[in-house]
Amino acid sequence: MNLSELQNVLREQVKEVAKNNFQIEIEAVAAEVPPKTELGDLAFPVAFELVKRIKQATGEKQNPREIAGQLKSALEENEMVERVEVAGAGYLNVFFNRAKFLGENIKGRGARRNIDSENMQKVCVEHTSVNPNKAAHIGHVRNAVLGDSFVRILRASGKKVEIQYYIDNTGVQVADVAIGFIYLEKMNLDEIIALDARLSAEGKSFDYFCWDLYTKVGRTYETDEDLKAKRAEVLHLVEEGNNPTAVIADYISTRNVQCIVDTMERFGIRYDLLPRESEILHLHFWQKAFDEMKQRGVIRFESEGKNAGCWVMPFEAHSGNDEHEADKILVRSNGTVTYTGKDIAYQMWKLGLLGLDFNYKLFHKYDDGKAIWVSTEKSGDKNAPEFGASETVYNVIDTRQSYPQEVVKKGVAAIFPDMGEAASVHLSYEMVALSPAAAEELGFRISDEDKQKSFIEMSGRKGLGVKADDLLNRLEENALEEVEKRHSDLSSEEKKSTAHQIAVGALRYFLLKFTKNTVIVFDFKEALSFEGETGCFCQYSAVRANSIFRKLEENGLEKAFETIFDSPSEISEMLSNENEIWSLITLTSRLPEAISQSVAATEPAILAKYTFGLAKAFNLFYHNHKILTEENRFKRAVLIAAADLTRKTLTSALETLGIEVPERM
RNA sequence: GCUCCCGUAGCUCAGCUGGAUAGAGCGUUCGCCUCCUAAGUGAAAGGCCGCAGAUUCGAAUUCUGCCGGGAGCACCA
Repeated sequence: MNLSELQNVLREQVKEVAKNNFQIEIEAVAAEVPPKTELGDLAFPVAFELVKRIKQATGEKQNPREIAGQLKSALEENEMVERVEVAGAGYLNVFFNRAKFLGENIKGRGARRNIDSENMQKVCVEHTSVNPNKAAHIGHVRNAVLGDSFVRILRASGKKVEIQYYIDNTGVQVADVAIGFIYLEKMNLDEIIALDARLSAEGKSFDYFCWDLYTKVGRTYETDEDLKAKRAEVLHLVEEGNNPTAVIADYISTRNVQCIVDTMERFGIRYDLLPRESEILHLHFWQKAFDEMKQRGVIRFESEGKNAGCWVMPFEAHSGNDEHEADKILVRSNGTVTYTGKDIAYQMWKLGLLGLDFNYKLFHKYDDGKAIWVSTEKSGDKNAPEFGASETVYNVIDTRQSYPQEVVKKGVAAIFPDMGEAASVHLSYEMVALSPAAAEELGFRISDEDKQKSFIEMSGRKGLGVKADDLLNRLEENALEEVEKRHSDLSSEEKKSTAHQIAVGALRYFLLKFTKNTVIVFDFKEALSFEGETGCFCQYSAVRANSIFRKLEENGLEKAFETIFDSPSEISEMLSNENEIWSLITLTSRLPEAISQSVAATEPAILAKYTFGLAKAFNLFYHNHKILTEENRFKRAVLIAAADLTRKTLTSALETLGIEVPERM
């Protein structure tokens, strides 16, 4: 029996006693963790609730402590429960039988539930969404790390997950870089390809070149009206396809996606499918969605008013005088579809509601053979797996897109009331901004006005941002320096891979410790730190825990387990005086709870905080107890078991955050 | 103007569907390596939880109003 099962059993018992003794039905019995181990392992504030309900029913005011006292004995019947105390104003505090609980945890350890992958429902997480016209910056990495960690969290909670990175390969951003190549660099496709080859020969990357070119185009637009005038024309050509400009744009976007996928792979972030906007257009996804909407009568054609000539989706305005104020235009008066319209069609496809599919071809194979597929207009690969048709779709998109996302969600739900709004989840998060100091450190001149601000938004257009690869390189260099200092005996390959694991851990944890709707004001010192609340701290705890087992004699772990199972009374007595060891053991049992809370709140930071807390608790334990030299055999067994539970739990929690545990560090 | 988010220690942030003495990291000061890795660890100092009201046994948490900061409200993409 694990913690959550035990918790549920006790909840039911509380519910039943409340019903029998007081004729009160409590739908959801709240359970909480007492603030200190001394106060118990689980607390039910149920007496307060009962007092309230009794007062409502009879007008009598009861004492919560007395009520709690009447519930106490029923819970004590459970064999996992050592005793129950009434504490504070009327808390019902449950103390577990420590030896039994430890035994159950050891047994349950490593026992993975057999998951029936055939019948598992599939969910989709779409993240990253970097425009394929430049290198990814740290803000994009926040998106991808949030998305990727959430994927891992969903998988840990038993879901099958499909990961998509939507490629806007026909938008203005790609068109702008195409304009840069064609009109500023005066290059044709062959020359671009040659440049690309030259760059990689020099160890430079195409996405970095595009980063600078994109900035240059943006700057030139400010003074060169002629160039700016090319935009509409180029964009149109790119959207249309089958022309030399579109071929150049396709080369640009494909190469940038390759670079971005490589960058993300360094962070341990992978994808299953890259659906591209060009296919949404050319395979007429919109037309199909449009027909469906017309048929179902959820959109209407406006013949007069300010939206005359447009197809709109009616929305209730939050308030206000004009009832059409919030209507969302999906088709413009010139007949073209808006971004929101395309998004609704794509969302319909993700949920299996469109009745059309992409064709697929192989895009890339990771080192271990795992494939990324990409959508294609032409006949696809017959061996491609099935994509789309997910039960729930999580879109990881920054909070500024909340309104359009709301429109997509409500729009799809309006077309398919059966599916409902719950199927579309906007996993929204705040941006990563730069402190004025960080922007200056990057070599940007900051206006006096901006200097007054607490943060400056990053801008791909201005080229203002910390590039993902640059930051990771810097972290790896710093980590390598530390590894050299500590473990000069390791081979250079081992040192490098350790430094890489530490660097990734540092950055992922840094991005995950903030809750989603907190603006991260990027600060180099903080992001580059390996001390305090960092990924490195968590990794270090796990590494130290593992090193105990390298030195433990063979069979040491098994012997410890035997001792625990064979001598429950001695173990219980010993543990009853060891609150600190005991609290570490109970903390390890709460990982599934942290994961399900993260899912419910779509908030990976909850798991990150849990992981840090566990690492901290282990460090305290490690500091206060000498495991290998402990002479009391019962205590030694418990110390070994606790350390083992911790390293397993910590490793698993970190893996769910996308952070590896190095061999040594 | 309307909508959403934020305001908690010097700084950066946690604080779950209301609960026990409001926490962490950084920074500051003073300690701890004969001992499983000091990327560690102990202690001290540091708080009208933006302000005012309401709800109740109980509010940092819920509601209302206000103040301050940010973002979003296009036939752009």
